[in-house]
Amino acid sequence: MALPTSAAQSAPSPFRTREEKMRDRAEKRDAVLRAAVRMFNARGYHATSLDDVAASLGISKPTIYHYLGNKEQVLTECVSRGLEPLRLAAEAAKSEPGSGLERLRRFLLDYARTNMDDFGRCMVRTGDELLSPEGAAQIRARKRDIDDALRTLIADGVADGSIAPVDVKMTAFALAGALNWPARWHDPAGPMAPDAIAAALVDVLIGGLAPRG
Amino acid sequence: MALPTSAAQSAPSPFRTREEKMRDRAEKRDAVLRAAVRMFNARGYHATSLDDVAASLGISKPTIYHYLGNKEQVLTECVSRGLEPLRLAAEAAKSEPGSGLERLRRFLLDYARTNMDDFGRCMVRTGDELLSPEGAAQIRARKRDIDDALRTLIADGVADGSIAPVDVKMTAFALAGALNWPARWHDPAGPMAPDAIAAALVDVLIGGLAPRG
DNA sequence: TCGTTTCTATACTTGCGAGTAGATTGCTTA
DNA sequence: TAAGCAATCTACTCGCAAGTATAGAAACGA
Repeated sequence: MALPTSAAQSAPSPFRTREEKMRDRAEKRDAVLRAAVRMFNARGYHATSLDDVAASLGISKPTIYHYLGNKEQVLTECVSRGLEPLRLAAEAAKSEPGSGLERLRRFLLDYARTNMDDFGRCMVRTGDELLSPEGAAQIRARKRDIDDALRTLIADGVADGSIAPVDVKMTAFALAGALNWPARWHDPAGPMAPDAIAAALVDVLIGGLAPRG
Repeated sequence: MALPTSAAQSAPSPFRTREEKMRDRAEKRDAVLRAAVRMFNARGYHATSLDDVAASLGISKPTIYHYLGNKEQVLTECVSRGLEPLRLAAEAAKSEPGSGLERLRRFLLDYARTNMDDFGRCMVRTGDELLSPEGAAQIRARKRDIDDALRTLIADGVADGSIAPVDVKMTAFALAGALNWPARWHDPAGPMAPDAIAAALVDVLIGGLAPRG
C-alpha cells in the first residue's frame, strides 16, 4: 500500500501512519512527564507516587511503566527537559555578537526565565540525593557544562574589559545561586511575571549594591 | 542528704546531680541531632532511616524516640539550629553602628558562613515538601523573619545613600539565593574555606559585574 | 483469518522503614 | 525495701508505594 504523504490530509483518515503513531506515543509520554513534573514541584519527588501521577491523568500506573522505565527515569527525563534550554542558551551565547557583558546579560536572562518554568524548577530542585549514583553523575556532568559556559562568558567579559576583574568561579556561583533561587520561591500562579523577575535580578547582579560614582 | 555544690568536685563523684543528668540528656540529644544532620546532608532526608542514624551512634532506634518525638521532629530541630544563628545575626545587625551598607555587609558575611555549617546546610536544603503543613508553616514564618530583617537592612542602606536605589524585595532574593547556594555545592572537606567563600561572594554582590567608572 | 505487537487494566508481590509494645536494668526517692 | 522513673534493648506491626505478572482489547501485518 502507498504511504499517504503528510500533505494528503483532505479527509482525515482514522488509520494512523507509522509517524502518527510515533507522535501519539511521544505525546502521551509528554503528558506523563508534564503531569509528573507538576506534582514533583508541588509535593516533592518522594511525596509523589506514580499512582498519584497516573490518577491525575485518568490512567493506571502500569501505563506509565509502558512509556518510562521506572520512577527515577521519570524524574531524570524531567530534569533533562529543564536542562536542555539552558544548554541551548549556553550554545547560543558562544556565537553571539556584543561584549562579554552583553552576551552574559542575555544568557542570564534566559537562564533565570528557564528556571521558572515547570521543568526548570524541577531541574534546580533535584539534588543529587534524589538520584542513583549513575543518574546523579549524568545530571552533574550536564550541569557542569552549563557552569563552564557561564564561567567562560564571565572570563570573556573580564578579558574585554566589559566586566570588572572579579573572581570568575565565585562570580559564577553567585550568579547561579541568585538565579536558581526563584525555583524555590517563585509562585507561577502569583502576580509576578517571570520576565520581570529575571530582569530585576539581573539588574541587581550586574549593578551591585554599592552606589556608582 | 546534702546536695553537692558544683564547686565541690575535688574527687569526681559517680553520682550525678539533677543538673548533670539534664546536661547528659541534652548532650545525648545533641549527639543524635549532629549524627542525623550529617546523614541528611550527605544522603538526603528520605534516604536516611532512623535506624541508620541510630547505628552510626551505636544505639538503637527506640533510643532516638526516647529523645525526640518522631523523624520530622529530628529534622525540624536540625533546621531550627540552622536558623538560630541567622536570627541572632539579624537581631545584632539592627543595633550595630555604621551605614546601612556596612551593617548589611556584616550580616551577609554571617549569613553566608552560617549556611555552610552542618545545620545551616540542612536548613537551606529543607524545603517545605519535606515537612508536614504545620512544620512547614513554622519554619516558613521563621525564615520570613530573617528575610524581613534582610529587607530592612537593604532599605536602610538605600535610605541613607550607602546602597544604590535598588528594588528592595528583588535584591533580598538575589542576595539570599547567592548566599544559600553554597549549601548545595560547598564541600566542607574541600580546600575552600567558608570564610573565603563568604567574602568573595559578598564582594561580587556588593560590587556588581559592571566595571566602576 | 490468524499470529503479533501495542496499549491498557486489575490485582498482585515485596521490601523498606516509621513507629510501638513490652521487657530489662539500675538509679532515686519515699 | 518497695515504688517509680529513666534509659535502653529486642522484636514486633503495619502501611505505603515501587514494580510485576497476567490478561484482554484493539490494531496491524501476512
